[in-house]
Amino acid sequence: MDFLKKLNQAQHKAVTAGDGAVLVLAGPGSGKTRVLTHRIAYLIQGLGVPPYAILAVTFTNRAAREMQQRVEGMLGTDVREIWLGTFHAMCARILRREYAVTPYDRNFVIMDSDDQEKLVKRAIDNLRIDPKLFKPASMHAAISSLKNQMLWPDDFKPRGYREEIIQRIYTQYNQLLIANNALDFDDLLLWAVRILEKNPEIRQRYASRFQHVLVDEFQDTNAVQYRFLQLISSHHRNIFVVGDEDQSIYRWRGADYHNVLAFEEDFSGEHKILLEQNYRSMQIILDAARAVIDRNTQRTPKALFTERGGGEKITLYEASNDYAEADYVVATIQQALARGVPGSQFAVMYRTNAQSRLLEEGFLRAGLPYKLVGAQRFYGRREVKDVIAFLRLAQNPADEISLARAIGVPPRGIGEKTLLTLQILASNAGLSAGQVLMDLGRQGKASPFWEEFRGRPAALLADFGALMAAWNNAARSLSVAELFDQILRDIGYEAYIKDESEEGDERWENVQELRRLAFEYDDRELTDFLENMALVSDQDTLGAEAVNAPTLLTLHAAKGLEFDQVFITGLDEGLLPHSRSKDDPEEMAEERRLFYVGITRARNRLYLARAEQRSGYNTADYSTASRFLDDIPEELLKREGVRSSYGRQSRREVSYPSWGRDRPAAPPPSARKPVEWPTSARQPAAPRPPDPEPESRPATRPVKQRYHPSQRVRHPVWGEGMVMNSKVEDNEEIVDVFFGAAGLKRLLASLANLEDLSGDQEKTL
DNA sequence: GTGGCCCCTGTTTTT
DNA sequence: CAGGGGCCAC
Repeated sequence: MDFLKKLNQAQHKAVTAGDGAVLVLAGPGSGKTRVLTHRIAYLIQGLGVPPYAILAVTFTNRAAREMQQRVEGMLGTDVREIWLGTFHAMCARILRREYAVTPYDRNFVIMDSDDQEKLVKRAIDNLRIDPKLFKPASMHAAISSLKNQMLWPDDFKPRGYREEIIQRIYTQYNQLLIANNALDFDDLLLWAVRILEKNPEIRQRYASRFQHVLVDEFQDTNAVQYRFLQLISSHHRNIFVVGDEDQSIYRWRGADYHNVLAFEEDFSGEHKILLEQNYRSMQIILDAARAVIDRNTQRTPKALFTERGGGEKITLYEASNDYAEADYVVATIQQALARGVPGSQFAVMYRTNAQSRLLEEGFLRAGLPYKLVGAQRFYGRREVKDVIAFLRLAQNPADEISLARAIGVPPRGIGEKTLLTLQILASNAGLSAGQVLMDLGRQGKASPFWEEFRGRPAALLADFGALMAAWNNAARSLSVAELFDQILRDIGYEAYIKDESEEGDERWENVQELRRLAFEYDDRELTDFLENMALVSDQDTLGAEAVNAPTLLTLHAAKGLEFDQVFITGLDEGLLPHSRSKDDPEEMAEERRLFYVGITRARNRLYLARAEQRSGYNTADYSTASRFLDDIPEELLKREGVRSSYGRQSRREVSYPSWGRDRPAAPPPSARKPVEWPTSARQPAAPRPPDPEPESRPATRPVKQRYHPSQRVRHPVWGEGMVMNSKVEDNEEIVDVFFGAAGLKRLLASLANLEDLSGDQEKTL
């Protein structure tokens, strides 16, 4: 086992740790994936554990694929017998086998988010609830949040009217899912846990099979996933988890990094191993990262170090607007490309997907190729969803969301009214709409349902029903690709979608791309194909590996990746940290972690960028620099752009973006100055615009700063609160405090009479 | 029943 | 600003 020799001491200790529970806390770039893959190889080759007795779970398909490839590379053998995949995929696999103890049958489909929301809408309509008062999107979010907390409709005790309504919608929505033989993402986990909990013999079968359970990104587990791990490892109790609290960025999805702490209690006799050596980044990048993350409390302190000393200063480019920001990024990359740097070494990151647009336009204008990760690029396309709907219908005729979509493609003269009649008829007969349709198709006039649709609609329905029945049969005998072709032929999809326009050609091209994917499933079932379509979705961009081009991606999507040169854009208050996080210290801490994740993706060079003004709609008129920039020591930075000559921007007027639309614009003088890249970067210091206030640089601080973020304080009127931010300006300490009762307040420390409660802060852990 | 137009609203991250 | 839903005309 030569591969062990290449590990450092901590890594080696982790990889060869004995049985029981092992917790590896791994800082960024410390070889987390390496440890996981080596551990698997060690178990198989060193300890003789059979591959089928190993379960390794990740959060993304990309991580799973990478692990599989690396392990195969190390062992030189096929390791497909390992259960290696995402939580969702592993749970789906269990469900596909154990469906008999659920209300589902083997052909269940997995609903994507769009379909989930449509089903919620249907639940709301069924209950005669006003969808304007209880919006499907927000109801869907509420339901998902409950599911993530492992609460079934009956477990949840509503407090107040709104929650009662939520409970009713949740109950109805779950019933609809079952009636449609469909599960949502959360259900995959929830049902897997339920099966294991309620069926001791099934639990025993899986728990005794998996001698070793390994978990990646453990800090991102939610309550359900945590429970799943407990159950599945309950026999052998060998569970090996790696994670990093500082990289927990999925709180909104129910992830709880406190699971790291719970792990130490729940899985007794655990070893804890810290990986602190970073092999990725230059020292200067780690310094910045550390300055940013150190502001968060509630973390295991890690002494991250690297032997990659030094490094170039971090560039902070302040653009006057977002176009200039994008131009700066593109031009900087373009210059490097001209020097022969490969495009694939660059990544451009941002907080929200919408930010990618200007960047894309910039790249297009410059004639540079780029890779875009995620953002519904392919799977969200109408034509792709159309074809998938037909395939899903072929597999599972009970899927009414797909039926509703498919029956109107191309338009067949069957509208909402007919569909409603059909649904009522079906439910009276105790059947699904699909079954009624197929009966009409098979029996025509002889069908007991024929009479119910007088005249024209009956024939139309029967026609479609006949097609459905044929596809349903074909799904059992034909390969995925053959079925694909048959469906497209039957409905004349090519003619329908190719409407002489360029857009039509593009759509058809997408259909062809989907067909190529279908061909890869030649030796597998339709179920597998559809399951992958539902679970793989965006992150693993298709065939992107080959292109030598910069990658554009969200900060979330960047986790687990590394690049030579990283640009993080949009470092403005309201964007990063996002305005939706401003009232909640926990969420604010997560925004900080997100920035930390972004910084630590960089190997050699880091660029930060922001724009004083963002175009488009409804954004703030003039934004302030992100508070996180204040935490990076000035000596690590090289400033460029609009304010480069003034240094740190005064934060006197911290204002959140007004999401309203009628704010009178009062541009700061500097923003009126047109700035063109790249000249501006080299511009000599422009004369300072008139400014009523003297620049307050942090250099001299006669007033001592007494408060820091996350500190707990008590105010005589507003009670207990948490300090969000504090700064010294004009000899005054200005503190932003979030009070549970009163919200965010800005106070002068000298006047506010705040009581420091930080002594009992540990309790909140 | 279908297609087109207008208004409204919602604005984060994703398996 | 853009996508979705509602409303109107064919």
